[in-house]
Amino acid sequence: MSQENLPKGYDPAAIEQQWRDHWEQNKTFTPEMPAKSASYSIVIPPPNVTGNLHIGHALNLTLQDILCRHARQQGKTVLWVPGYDHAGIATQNVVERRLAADEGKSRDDLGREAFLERVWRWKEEYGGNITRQVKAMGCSVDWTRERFTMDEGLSRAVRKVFAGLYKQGLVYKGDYIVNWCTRCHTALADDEVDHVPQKTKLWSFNYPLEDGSGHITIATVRPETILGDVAIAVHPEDERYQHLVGKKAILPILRRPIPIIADNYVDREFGTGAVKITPAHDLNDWLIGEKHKLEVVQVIDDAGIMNAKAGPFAGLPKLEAREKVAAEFEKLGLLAKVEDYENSIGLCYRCKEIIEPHISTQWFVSMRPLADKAIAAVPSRTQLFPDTWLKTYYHWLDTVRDWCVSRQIWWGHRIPAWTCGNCGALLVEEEAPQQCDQCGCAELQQDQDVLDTWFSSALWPFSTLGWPEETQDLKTFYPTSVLVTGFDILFFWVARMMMLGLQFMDEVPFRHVYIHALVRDADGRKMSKSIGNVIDPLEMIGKYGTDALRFTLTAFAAMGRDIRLSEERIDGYRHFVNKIWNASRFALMNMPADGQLAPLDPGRVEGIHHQWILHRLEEVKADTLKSIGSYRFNDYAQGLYKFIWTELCDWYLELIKTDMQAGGEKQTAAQYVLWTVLRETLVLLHPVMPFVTAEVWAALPTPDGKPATDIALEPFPAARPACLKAEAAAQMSMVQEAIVAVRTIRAELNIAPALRLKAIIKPQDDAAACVLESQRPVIEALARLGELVIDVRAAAPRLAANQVASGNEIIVPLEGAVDFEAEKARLDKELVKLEKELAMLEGKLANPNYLEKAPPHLVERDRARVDELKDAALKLKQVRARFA
RNA sequence: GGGCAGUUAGCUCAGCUGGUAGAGCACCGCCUUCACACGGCGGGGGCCACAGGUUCAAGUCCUGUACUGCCCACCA
Repeated sequence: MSQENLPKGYDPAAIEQQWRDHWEQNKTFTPEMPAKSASYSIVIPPPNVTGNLHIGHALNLTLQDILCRHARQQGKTVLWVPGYDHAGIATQNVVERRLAADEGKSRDDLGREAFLERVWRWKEEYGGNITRQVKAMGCSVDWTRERFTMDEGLSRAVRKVFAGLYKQGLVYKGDYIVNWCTRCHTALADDEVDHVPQKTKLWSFNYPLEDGSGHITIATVRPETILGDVAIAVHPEDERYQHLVGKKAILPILRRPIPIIADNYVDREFGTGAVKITPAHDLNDWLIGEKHKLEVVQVIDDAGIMNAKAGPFAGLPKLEAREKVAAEFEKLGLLAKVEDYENSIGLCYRCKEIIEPHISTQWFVSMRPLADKAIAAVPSRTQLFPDTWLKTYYHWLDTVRDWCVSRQIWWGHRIPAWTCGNCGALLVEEEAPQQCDQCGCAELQQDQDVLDTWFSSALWPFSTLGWPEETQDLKTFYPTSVLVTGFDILFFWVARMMMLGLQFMDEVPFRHVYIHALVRDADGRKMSKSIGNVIDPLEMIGKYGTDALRFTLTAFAAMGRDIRLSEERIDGYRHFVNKIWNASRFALMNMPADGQLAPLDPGRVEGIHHQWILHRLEEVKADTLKSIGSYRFNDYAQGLYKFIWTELCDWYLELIKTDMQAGGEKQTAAQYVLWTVLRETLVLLHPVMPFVTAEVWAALPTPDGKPATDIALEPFPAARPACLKAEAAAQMSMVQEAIVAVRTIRAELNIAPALRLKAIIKPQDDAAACVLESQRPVIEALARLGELVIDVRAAAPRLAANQVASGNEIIVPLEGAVDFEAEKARLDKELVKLEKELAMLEGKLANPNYLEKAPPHLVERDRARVDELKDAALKLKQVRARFA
């Protein structure tokens, strides 16, 4: 881009693509190794390979990118590792559905090998999708280190960890009642089950007692499981039933005698206080069954169909059986009552099928020892931001149950366990064993199951850095600096990374965890395809540009609070991008024609407007460091927004227009200061708005006249203490107030903006007069004056509009057809305002306790303000009197 | 049932260690002023959910109440 032909409106599309390509081709974000400076690293939360980028990713990626680009500016050796996740069930479902739709085949028709080949093929074809979307966001990841949870290195890490845990005694195989998805045909972890409320019925049935002495009534929402009942439980201290404990009841329909047992799990208040026990189909019943050594009778198979043990109902889907069993009870006259009832039901988080508790043999990871380590490491070694999540984190780890890690699907890391076909020995090894270590035979059969997707994700912070090899990356970048993630996967992922990182690296996986909000729609609802309120980041990028999207998300990313996003907001911040663009155009138009700036020491520049903006720049630099350093992203974005729009553009650019026209030294000084401020501001803004800043940066003259550098490699601007000039800043704001006073008078009295007014400023003292005088051309230009008198002894004309600003009296003589009534009203309004504040302050100062106990400087400040207000009020009253 | 947030201008939200409130959008008026109408200038608008308490002083700290949202939990 050359500086002559910057177009008037900013057009993101072409410019962004150019920079994406530039950064990727130049490997700009591949860190130099071995690292010559402190390291800073982040691993990307790997998006699903099947996935599309949603707005939550966009937020997540933007915040990480800000941190990485900022760390680079601070001279750190930065690595941001990109990658994606194989997403076991999700991906398998996608490919299965496609297979069914295109060829009418199931995965079983193909067989394991052929099906997996299809999944890989699918992944090659569509896996790049998510990568392209990450690239669109402008993420400064190192593409040369892109990883996939199923690639060879990571797969090896998975096997090594699994075998390692086994050898440490932390992995075991056992029968357990698990959450079973009858559609995905696999076990699910507790976390993978969504609970939703449902309206159903609560049936109460009578079970006759074996000795014919009556019946006992139980309540259930699942009559079909009655066929698997093995006991009835009551509370041990429940007088109603104590005499029945030890007796037997007859399970109707199947006419099986079942014992009545006592267990304090039973809630006496609920229903009849007697509960049927079906260990095969309910978690609690399973636990009670274990305790009381009850038989397990499974009546529903792994597809959700009643099996042979269900007697007359065999072959029916469970929901049909439910109705039929209830009807049968009614026919037998054993239905006590039916009520409407609401409870919650578990759904598969992938396919939304109802979860069926199901007994099967699964692999488990013992969580207790791992969880204890993860608890101990927080917050001393890993800090959470915001720390309101601490309790949640601890609570989950305190109550965590063993992790069921086996899944009965095909796509994923196959469990590295082998059973000997000869002696039945179980071998768990990192690499496939050649022969049984017990009997030496070679008939080894590998376990059919694969591991939970989250198992490989749990290793992500070290597996992506090359573990188990002792790579330079691992040494340099582990532990990572920060993990940026949404709270929705705090348990799924963060806690498990903590556990396995500590177990295998002896070190936490990250020093900080920044937990960001959820992005919701404008009405606070979760975005979902079914509601149709999804904001697609790619569509937004196309419409408004990536910088606008990123800035919007950042500006609303207040810690610990959800973001309500609407398209109008993104559009709003697009205006800001355009504003920056146009301010930059102005700057470029005003740079010296040859691009050679006369060097200047910013600390010694004359002119309070320059001193003021340089002073503010220093403050903004410090604020930026503080905001990003403490993860206050909204402060970071909004601080820059305010500085750029209201200070740099609305004031400073206007202030220097007279300098630019004046030529000579005034012009060269203005050029240099503008150039300095704009350049440094661009660097501050770059982490959140990489594209527009890169483009403008490249167009600006360079200090040495050489071709422009890449702003992505530019260090954070060093502090310039010599530019901190609070006094100049205060003087400047006095001048601004004088200008605003004239403008207010003009607007409120409906004086045409084009009319060159006469104004008289009566400064409060000689010092003020001197400052105002030095800014005469600026005041005349910005207040649009034809004539300006600055005089401490000035006498106001009889009829004049009047305003007091910073102790200076601003007088606009009213001539011609000016609305005197409007001026009177304006003065009254002004007076009311003054007197209100005065009353408040005087009340405060009348309080002896305040005078005695408040810090003296505050009392002083209030007294000074009272004097100022009194003075202003007096002046206004005098003017007001003339109108009366 | 337990836990955690939130309740500030019409809307969406800032307000960190206490000194009687800010932004963006929306709204009203004026303006095609030579970077920008994706703009400029000016303006209106809030007893900071409610009730107590601590304090010279509370949106800001403490207690309680009421709603809203989220997370966790085995009540059949």
